[in-house]
Amino acid sequence: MADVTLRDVARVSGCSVATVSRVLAGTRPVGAETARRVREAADALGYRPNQAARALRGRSTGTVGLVLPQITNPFYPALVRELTHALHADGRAVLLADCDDDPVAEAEYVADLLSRQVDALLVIPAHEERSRAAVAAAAARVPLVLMDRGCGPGVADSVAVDNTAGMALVLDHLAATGRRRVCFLGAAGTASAAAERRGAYAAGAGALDPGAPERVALGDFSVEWGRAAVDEVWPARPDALVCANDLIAIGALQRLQQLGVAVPGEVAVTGFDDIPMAALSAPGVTTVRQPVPELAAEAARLLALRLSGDNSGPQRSIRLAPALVIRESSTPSRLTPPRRAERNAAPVT
Amino acid sequence: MADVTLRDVARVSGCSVATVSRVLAGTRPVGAETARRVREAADALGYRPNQAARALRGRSTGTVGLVLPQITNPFYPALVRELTHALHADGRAVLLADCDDDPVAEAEYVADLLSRQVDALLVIPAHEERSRAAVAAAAARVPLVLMDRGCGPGVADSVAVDNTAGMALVLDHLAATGRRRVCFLGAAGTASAAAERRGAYAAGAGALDPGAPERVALGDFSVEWGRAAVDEVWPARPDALVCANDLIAIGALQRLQQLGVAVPGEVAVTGFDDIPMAALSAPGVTTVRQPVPELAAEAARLLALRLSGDNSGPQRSIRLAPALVIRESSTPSRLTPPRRAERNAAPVT
DNA sequence: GTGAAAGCGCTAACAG
DNA sequence: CTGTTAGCGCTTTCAC
Repeated sequence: MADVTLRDVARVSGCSVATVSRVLAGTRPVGAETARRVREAADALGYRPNQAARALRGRSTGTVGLVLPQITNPFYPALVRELTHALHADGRAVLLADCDDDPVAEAEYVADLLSRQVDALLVIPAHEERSRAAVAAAAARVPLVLMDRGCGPGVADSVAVDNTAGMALVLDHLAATGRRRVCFLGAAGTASAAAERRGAYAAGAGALDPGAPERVALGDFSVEWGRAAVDEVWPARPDALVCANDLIAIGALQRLQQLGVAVPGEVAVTGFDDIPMAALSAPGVTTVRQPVPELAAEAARLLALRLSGDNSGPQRSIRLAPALVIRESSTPSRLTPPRRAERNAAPVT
Repeated sequence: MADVTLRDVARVSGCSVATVSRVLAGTRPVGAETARRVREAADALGYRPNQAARALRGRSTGTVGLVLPQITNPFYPALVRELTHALHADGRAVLLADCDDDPVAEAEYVADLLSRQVDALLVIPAHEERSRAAVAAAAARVPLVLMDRGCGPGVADSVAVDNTAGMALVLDHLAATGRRRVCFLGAAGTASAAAERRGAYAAGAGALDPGAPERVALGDFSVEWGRAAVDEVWPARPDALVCANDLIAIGALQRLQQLGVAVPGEVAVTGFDDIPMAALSAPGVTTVRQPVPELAAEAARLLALRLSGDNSGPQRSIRLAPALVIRESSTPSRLTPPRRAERNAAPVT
């Protein structure tokens, strides 16, 4: 069963290795009868082309590298799933590297993947500035698409959700449901998700209340910060907490529950991303759902485009519109009672 | 910056490709002065060995395939993280394939990975029986380690948590905290996690109450089933629900809350796995924590052992003991008030 | 201690 | 249409 080569198939089918190669790759026309014999022999022997040899010869491994900051970030598993499926559908295999939020490790992984002759790279940068050099260097060698986060302007093609549009959806929903004293629990730093969501809040919240744009507390994208942030902003007695992601929102809900504050009665809470936990918490978190399958498909499309030769075209930066998912954390139950159907929406095994 | 080969390094350093290869691989003694010059040239040129060529020549790609059923299963991201780190530490790269719980897709991925000359495979089988043929065939070609789930006896080395010991921890804890009318919300089927946890419950629950081993409801490992299962068993008025995993436990908590049942006052709820959500739900779920880093390390060790030649040794089946994590879902708050420290334990970004 | 040369399995000219 | 041949970049005898 092991290691049957082109030569073996050639011997059994009674023709040359070149012919066998042509039949199997479909590169050039081959006599019908010969082709049949070859295919038969290949099948019988259980022939599998050696991809290493093919790669060495053809300068293409059919492999792409996927580098991400933390697979345990609850937003990424779904993205990884869709990306691997999209790439496998194109016949490519995925080399995965988790750099553990460390730009230095990230640079090493990128270099290692390049030495393994990946045809292209998909990178979710660990850091807006400190990932830049390695990413730019890699982008000079192979097609590279950035996802989810940026790392400075003009580095490579990129695909991400439209954070500004997402924030606007949230603010519109809160306005429509009568909330006025909104405040923002966000993340500091220059990462695109942090900065864009923060900026969109600042730009849009004024329409609800002149004081809102200044009611902002900044930490990081964690549950712990969500808990702590509530204590910072609660003295201002807001009627809505707009959180920069779902983890912050879940932390906020926990702290509010401890304080005995009614959600959504006294205060509404919203998140961003729609991670699985957002649907499972009690109350369910109203949030902005990223179009994960479409993000993955766009990234795969860009990669395929670059791989098929169009390497000189203009850099593409694709933003996809997210959708609002309304759950109980923002909607008085007399308006929208918790329904089974809604809670079932969680894409969890 | 692109494509500098051994020959380039040889030319610049003024010696033969053979010598350069020996210096860089450290295969054989080389003159100190020559070695220095070679290393200098390699550095200056930014030489990176072409792994495809190395693979073709040396019959080793330094690559292992990781095949899993569903990366979105909340237990797997942490495992993938630890596995990739452990393998990268050994200088190996990881080809990831998510087969979406489909044994047919799984077989295709395994075949594809083999044709890409992976040195070894790490497989979490999608199905106890239907994964068997493909896994056994692959195990005949390369070292293969099964993780988390089995697929019939005697197929390959395997690493998993000791489900029986975990269930015993839960039952002991419930007994110690005075619960007697326990019942089990489990999963049907022959998958090892389902069968072993079910079996351990049946074997151990009799010590609490003669009727307990029969108070069993079987579905699947989902939140939805957890909700539905409560309605099946609640008429028996249990004082503890032992769930086969955390998702079931979370579903059960949701339904109990809807019914207005006090947890842990009227009924205790326990889970298994300790996924991130278990720490974040309210109340936090008492559960059995799988020793994920150690499981990954053992798998990597087995792989390294087989790869270093010991391919004929006896098959190894490694079981690691889990630990009980006590949270509020099983402990009256007057005994163990919800503490910040405990809730912070969640390994979430 | 070092170099020359033979391939690993495959594809792509180049002949026929 | 098909066969012969020359490598892809590297490791590894085998000579020196």
